[in-house]
Amino acid sequence: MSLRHGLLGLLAEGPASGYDLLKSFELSLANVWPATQSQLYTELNKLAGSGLIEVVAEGARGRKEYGITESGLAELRHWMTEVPPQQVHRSDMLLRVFFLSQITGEGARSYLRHLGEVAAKGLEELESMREFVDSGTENLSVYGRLALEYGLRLHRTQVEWAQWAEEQIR
Amino acid sequence: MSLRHGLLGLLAEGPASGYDLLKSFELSLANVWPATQSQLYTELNKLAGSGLIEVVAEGARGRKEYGITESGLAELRHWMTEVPPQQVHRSDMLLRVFFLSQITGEGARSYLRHLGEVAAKGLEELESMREFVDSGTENLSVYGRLALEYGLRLHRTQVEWAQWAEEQIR
DNA sequence: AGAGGACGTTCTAGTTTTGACATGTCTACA
DNA sequence: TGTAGACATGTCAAAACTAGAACGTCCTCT
Repeated sequence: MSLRHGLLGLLAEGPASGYDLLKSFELSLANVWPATQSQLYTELNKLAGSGLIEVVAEGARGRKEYGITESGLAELRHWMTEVPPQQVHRSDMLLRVFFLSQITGEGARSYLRHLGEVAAKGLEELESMREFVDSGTENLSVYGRLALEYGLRLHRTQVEWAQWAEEQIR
Repeated sequence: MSLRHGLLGLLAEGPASGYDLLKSFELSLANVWPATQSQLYTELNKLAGSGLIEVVAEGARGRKEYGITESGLAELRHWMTEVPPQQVHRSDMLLRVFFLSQITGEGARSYLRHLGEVAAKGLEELESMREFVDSGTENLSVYGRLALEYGLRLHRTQVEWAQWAEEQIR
């Protein structure tokens, strides 16, 4: 449901082709709203069909550049301000925690240790991303930084929790 | 993909009917892996079809009690130990943060404030859940507590982040 | 006795997501 | 000149998820 709003949000910052948008989804939005190529092109056609975006230029290799329309902007703002964000998130990582009694204590500790390590690695990646963003000429919006900071804090929390949880199983 | 493992995990703790399992999903697993009733019954039939679970008793009102089979247990353990947990989680809440520049500064602050409030409310609920669990005769497994603690820490992180983020927009 | 509510399952119709296949163009460089 | 690799879009089948209707049974309370 929110893929369409992701596209609208990106197009609100300027015209882009499906290919460009795919890049954005793979880079900046990868950790927030992953999307596949087929899904993206399908959605672009739907959005164009309902007049929320329109082709503003055509380039080489069949490239179609889309721009957001007035009604697209209206829809985006409506979604931003009126639609309540989803509260619940599925997490197979946590689901496994519920069933940890099904494997041995050592298996459980090993699982939690692994979760901590993965989170620590993710944390490092985000930190290097922040360094890049801070130092670079490329300027991510203020708001992108907010999201990045959320990721940093979330990962730190997970690292600490995993360590704590592993200690609990003794 | 993990609904099946959620069901296997619950059935590993003892036989239950679809109705019972639905209750478990609504109560303990609601924050980790929400599932609807239709999805659940469909999956139970599929699981029975592939021999991972079986009907162990039939009760009144067409009640069918399922039990996990040996191959079901094997599948559960395989999933627990061999299948890497999913890293990325979609979050329309964070997606909106990326596009906050599309609304006014006051709108953005109000959105972040709202996120903080919602998280604070969720935190309270989890805290009362913990009290209930700690004091009650009902004993949630050690592992359920670990998951609960994760929720608590996550919510606290989100409350703090939302406050910090709101201050950033000045 | 009757009614409301909990118990219990099945089915349908739609949307979203995944993963893969198919197809073609342009550019740089060996 | 040829070819690898980036650019660029389209389509399809299957799985997962959502939302709700439909149906019938058993128990408890008035």
